[in-house]
Amino acid sequence: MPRKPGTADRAGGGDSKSQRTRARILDAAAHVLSVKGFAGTRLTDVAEYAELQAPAIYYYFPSREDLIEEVMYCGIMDMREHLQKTLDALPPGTSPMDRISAGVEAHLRHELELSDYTTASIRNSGQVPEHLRTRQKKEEAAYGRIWQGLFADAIADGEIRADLDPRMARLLVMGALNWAAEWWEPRRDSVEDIVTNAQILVRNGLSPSPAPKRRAR
Amino acid sequence: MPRKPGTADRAGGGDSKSQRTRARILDAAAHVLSVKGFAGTRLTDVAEYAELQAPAIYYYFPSREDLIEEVMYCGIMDMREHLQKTLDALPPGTSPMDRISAGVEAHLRHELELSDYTTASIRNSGQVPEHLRTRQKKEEAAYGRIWQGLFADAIADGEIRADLDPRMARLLVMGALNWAAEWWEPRRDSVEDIVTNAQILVRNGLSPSPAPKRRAR
Amino acid sequence: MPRKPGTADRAGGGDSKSQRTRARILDAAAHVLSVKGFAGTRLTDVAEYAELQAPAIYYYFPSREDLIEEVMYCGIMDMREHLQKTLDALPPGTSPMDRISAGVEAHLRHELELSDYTTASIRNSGQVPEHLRTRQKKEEAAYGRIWQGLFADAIADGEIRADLDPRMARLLVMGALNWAAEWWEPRRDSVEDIVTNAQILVRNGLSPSPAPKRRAR
Amino acid sequence: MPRKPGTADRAGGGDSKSQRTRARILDAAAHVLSVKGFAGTRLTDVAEYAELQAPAIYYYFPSREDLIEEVMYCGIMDMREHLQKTLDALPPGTSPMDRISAGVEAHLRHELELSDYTTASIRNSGQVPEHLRTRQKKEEAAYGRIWQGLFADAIADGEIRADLDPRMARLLVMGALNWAAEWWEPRRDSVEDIVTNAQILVRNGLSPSPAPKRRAR
DNA sequence: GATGAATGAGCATTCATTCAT
DNA sequence: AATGAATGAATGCTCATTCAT
Repeated sequence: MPRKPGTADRAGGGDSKSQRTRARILDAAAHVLSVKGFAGTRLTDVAEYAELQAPAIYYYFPSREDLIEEVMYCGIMDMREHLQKTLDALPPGTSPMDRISAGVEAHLRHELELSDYTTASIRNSGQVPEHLRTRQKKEEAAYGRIWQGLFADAIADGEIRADLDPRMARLLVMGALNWAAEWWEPRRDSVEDIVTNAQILVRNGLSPSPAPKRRAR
Repeated sequence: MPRKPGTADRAGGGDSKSQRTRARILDAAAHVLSVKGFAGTRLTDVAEYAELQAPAIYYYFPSREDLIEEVMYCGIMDMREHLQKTLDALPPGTSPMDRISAGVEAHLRHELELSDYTTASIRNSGQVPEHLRTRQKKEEAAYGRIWQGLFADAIADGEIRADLDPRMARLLVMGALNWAAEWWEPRRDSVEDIVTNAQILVRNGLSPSPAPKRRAR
Repeated sequence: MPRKPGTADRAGGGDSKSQRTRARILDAAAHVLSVKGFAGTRLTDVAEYAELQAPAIYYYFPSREDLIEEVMYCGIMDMREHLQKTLDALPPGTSPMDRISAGVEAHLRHELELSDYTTASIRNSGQVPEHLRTRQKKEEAAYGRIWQGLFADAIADGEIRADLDPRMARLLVMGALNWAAEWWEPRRDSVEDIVTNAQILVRNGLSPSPAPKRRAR
Repeated sequence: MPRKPGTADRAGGGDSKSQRTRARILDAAAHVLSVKGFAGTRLTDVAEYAELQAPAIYYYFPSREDLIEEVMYCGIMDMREHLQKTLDALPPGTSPMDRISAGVEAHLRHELELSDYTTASIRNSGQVPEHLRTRQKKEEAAYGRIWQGLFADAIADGEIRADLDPRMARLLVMGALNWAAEWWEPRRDSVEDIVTNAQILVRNGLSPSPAPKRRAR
């Protein structure tokens, strides 16, 4: 039962056995959290998934809440880093709408392929008590701001319909993407296809009607 | 907080006090469920919200699970009825895309204005154990089939871009709508505005580019 | 297994079954606490002694700590009331030293005959965390002040040796009394005898050497 | 904080580093035990106070219970040795009551100045399970016998009031001394003063009434 | 119809103890 | 000689559920 990568490095120090156990617990927590929700996440289940005994968790995390807090935080933090990296890698002249398309792909790929963390983070935003979301909310805001920037640029370039409210349009788009985790079944649809469909939908949904059709991406 | 009928028959008699108490409990359960999630829904909280004592619930429902099952079922069932009624009320000649637009409005209004049931049902689809979702899943499928029909009609009339996969497009659209419950704040946005923005986004996202029929991408 | 009386009335309302259960739990807690100490007091043991299941305790007390806090508080409060009543019942002209003697008897009788509460309270003063002792400390101080008064009167009347420090003398006396609970075995010594011996010891220990010997009490 | 020998032989070798670590652990245990009580004494706390990790304790003691047993034993054993030494050092002709006075001083000084062991031993007599007190009880009895002897001698010399029961008088006196640990605050009272007051109280408390002014101290 | 009282199952957490290193 | 890592046995506490009234 191979664990997700991607967290081991986050924990700081070297790649000792201890580091790996900690990461394994975090991964397990992300998994359980994404499936069972905040209140349904039992340390017993986390432990079982991480292949150790529940009390061992306390060697690495001070409490269930701290563990969950970290999962929630890592969720969007990873997502934001991933999006930022993707955008930074785009060639300088890329048009705002193309950048949005790239963002759509980044978001979907991270959400669907990489990470229980993201789904955990997304699905439980509403259920986790406020005091566990301080760090997460900061990241969420930062993530939102990136998208705001993308939209603002597109508007400045006249690439977004004037009859759309930028904020609502953005949130509706994010919703379409976030919700994908709820219905996506790996066996049925390729991420590839979902990305393509989402990009078409978003691009056309946002673009002014008599769109001066440029080539995408 | 008027509650839907549709449960009235299940409880037996007319609109007695008993009926109303039962409805109050169901409402309360929907509310708590939509906020706290499946595992976080405690009968104590439900009872408090319904202004009675927890054991009283057992007079109306055999168990916590049954209560939740019913909320989940009612959520999607009400939604379907609402959508169906809206569509049936449309004038005969209404174009498929206009019917989709009407569906978007119906979905959003029901989700945001009317009902904790719908949000409870939507948010907890992934958390409630399978055996409590038998009826709900049937309704979900039925609800999906209505939308499938709407999309099929639109495709038949050439109102949906050929480069979109009908199923994925539909699911992405539903996601945008469903997610609205996560970010909507009554004080900030009017449902009116959300509806309008969603309709624009969906209509343009789905419609073929109006330009001299080649195709994009 | 007959429970101690003396608490039922303290709980306020009538003498309902609920009242009695609450008192039974409190009594049991006092007993266990006096024997096992603060950290050693397990709710399981309390429950067993009170002849119910541990979670039932939570129906009457919000937490283990609250339960213990109440025992500790009741301990000295009862003691203080008992002492005060005894002193108030003394004939007006009673000499200070005779009043001290009466106090010695009151203290010993309450400690040895009546109450696990007092022993619990006395023995655990040092072990119970500060924040649980707010009420108790107030009572303790009040109790101490009564004795201070008794000693002050005796000094004013020249009934206490000048070479004794009033405070230390008082604390040493209290120690002799408090400690009796540690060695007293009902089968071996009668309370009667302990009282007599303590009274002799205290009276002579405190009185100026060439004492104008009056008869006691 | 110099620790008593007397345990040295039990550990084998000379005064190696190992010896000192063992003593440090024992000291720490005595300290924690005297403050938190039997059930409240956690190896973690002992270890922290001894400046090492909890599992290290097992290198020196087979179990928590053994460690505590030894503290309890040492407490009373040290006390007995101390008392015995003090008495042995008294000049041959010393009167019984003067010997008692010397005993009072020895007891108080050891309890207050020297030793967490004694307070641990005294305070936890009632809380530590019987099977850990075998050695301690033997010592306690021995210690008691010394005092019994002192009292017997005093009685033989007519230095103790006939209306006092020797055993109860002795236990009451011991209580006054033992309890001092509960209220003594180094900053407020000097041990000197406590000793003086206790000696006065005890001597006068025990002595026959019209003491024809023979000795002062 | 509804509540007060109580229970049993389960969960987070603590802690003595073990073991490999 | 000592520690990091892990575990099993408790223990406090919560919560759905029952039952007598």
